[in-house]
Amino acid sequence: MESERIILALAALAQPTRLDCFRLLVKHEPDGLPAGEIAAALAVPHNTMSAHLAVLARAGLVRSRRESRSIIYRADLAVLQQMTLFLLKDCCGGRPEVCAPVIDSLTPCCPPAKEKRRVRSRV
Amino acid sequence: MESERIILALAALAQPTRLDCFRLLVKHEPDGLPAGEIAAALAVPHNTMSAHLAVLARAGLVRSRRESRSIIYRADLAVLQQMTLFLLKDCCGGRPEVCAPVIDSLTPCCPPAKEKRRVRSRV
DNA sequence: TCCATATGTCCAGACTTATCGACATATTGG
DNA sequence: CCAATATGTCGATAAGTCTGGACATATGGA
Repeated sequence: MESERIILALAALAQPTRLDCFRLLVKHEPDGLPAGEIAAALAVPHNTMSAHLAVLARAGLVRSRRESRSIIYRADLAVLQQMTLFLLKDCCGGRPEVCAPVIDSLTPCCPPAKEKRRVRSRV
Repeated sequence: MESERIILALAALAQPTRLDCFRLLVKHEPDGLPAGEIAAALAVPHNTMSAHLAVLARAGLVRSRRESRSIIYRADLAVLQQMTLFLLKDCCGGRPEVCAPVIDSLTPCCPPAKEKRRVRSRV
């Protein structure tokens, strides 16, 4: 079942430290952050942070690469995308009118991203 | 912190029975389902289901109304909307190009969202 | 090689969650 | 009022998660 992966991602984010960690990494998206800086920024012991990072990695929400002595973590938005898509896909089971407002409220979040289609001024 | 509500919703959905339950209720969106039918549909003892429904309700993901002997549950998409918005809002912290693909991939899910309020394709 | 730095792993105790039998509550009909 | 139905609550056990001290591994420099 595909939902197992979704549950893994939901459970990974359903924890304060991990949610903060993920958000922090998203904020540093192109570059990423070394594990030590993440632990310091969130005021969490390094081993605790390490365990949380492992959970996030297992859920596919973050990726890591070694860089000299540090290990740099980056957020991976693909799973988040799948998760959102999964939850909204279900809501669209034949009834687009149900989730249309959700999509609608989401769109103004990234207005300048689209060029082919104009975003209505609904803010 | 607003994230507490988000975590409550994430944790509520991060459990197979509850995720299935929520999806089931979304599928029956306008009408809802009585607790007994939910338990039967998911092959879960009624008291176990009752506990799960309480968790979903506490997270604001479902609402209930009494109808004679039955209690009808309905999915409430508002929290789901806030959750998605919250996760994507963070990803838009100054860099719309990061989450634009996510929004992009979501849009085809509900194409009629282009229309302002005239969604009326009755099934 | 030895040491300092950066991170990961192991483990065990504290805490939280899931499950279901038994009982309680609410509604309807006889 | 009593019985049947529908659902909720309690309590105890089992299972899972969070946390941080102690130890292990990997990298780079002296």
